[in-house]
Amino acid sequence: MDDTVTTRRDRRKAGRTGCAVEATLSVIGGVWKPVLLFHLLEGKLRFNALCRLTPSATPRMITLQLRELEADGIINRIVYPEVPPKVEYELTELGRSLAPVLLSMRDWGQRLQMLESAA
Amino acid sequence: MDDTVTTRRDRRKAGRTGCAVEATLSVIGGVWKPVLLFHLLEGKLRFNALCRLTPSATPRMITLQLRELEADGIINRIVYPEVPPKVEYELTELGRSLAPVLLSMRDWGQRLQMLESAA
DNA sequence: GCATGTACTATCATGGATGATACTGTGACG
DNA sequence: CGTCACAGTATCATCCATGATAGTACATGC
Repeated sequence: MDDTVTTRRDRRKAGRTGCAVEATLSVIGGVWKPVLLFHLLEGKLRFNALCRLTPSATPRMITLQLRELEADGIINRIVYPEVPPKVEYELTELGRSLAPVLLSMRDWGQRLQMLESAA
Repeated sequence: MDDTVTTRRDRRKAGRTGCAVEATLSVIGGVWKPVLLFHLLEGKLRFNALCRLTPSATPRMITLQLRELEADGIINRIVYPEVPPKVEYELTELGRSLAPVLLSMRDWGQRLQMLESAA
């Protein structure tokens, strides 16, 4: 029928479905990103603090996720040229605008957890 | 040091971080789930209709995601005992309660897309 | 009788995301 | 002098999610 572009993979790479939900997910869709962002909602945090708050993620993963978030303009990475090194992460304005999304996700998750424990 | 449970993997499987955001993500966190749910927000849909609305996902993936959503009580799967087979999917009440989450995600995604095209 | 549509399922293959572990350089602390 | 904390990197291994393809049963249409 069409011998040009047929694989679903191509379609995915070529054009998005146009769904804005997907756009959001492409930014906060990782496994750890929502958690990291959630912690950052309450203020600046240092790298090791984030590590301690997310004990099931490796530092490597946390670094990677933070870098992606930084590249997407969601967080700022502030390096203090001191020794020992000090790096703080904070939400940008764009990042803070995610608050409604994160909060509605938290609210729904809380209701779900309540339903689960009630059952 | 401690010979009980140390790996991050174990920690992840054992107990969640307690973050309600994670609970939400564990339900709608797949790649295709938000898109499928979004289409279903507008009403019942048949399997092939969902396939056509999500051309970059294979039927297999759509089946798997729908089954997971069904298992989580987000959607109902209605089988009409006819031939040719007819199956419809619709949101449950719990599924409909996800609307705020999905809508806030859509809103944020739209703003992001506008920012991107404006830049 | 062959193709088509429906709603899947089965099988195989792959690869990209993740995990575990070890290592870096510097200063401070004991 | 040894060790710790900080903020990561580097390397290797693995495995789970996904992709592609083909097949199922039945009925209708040509």
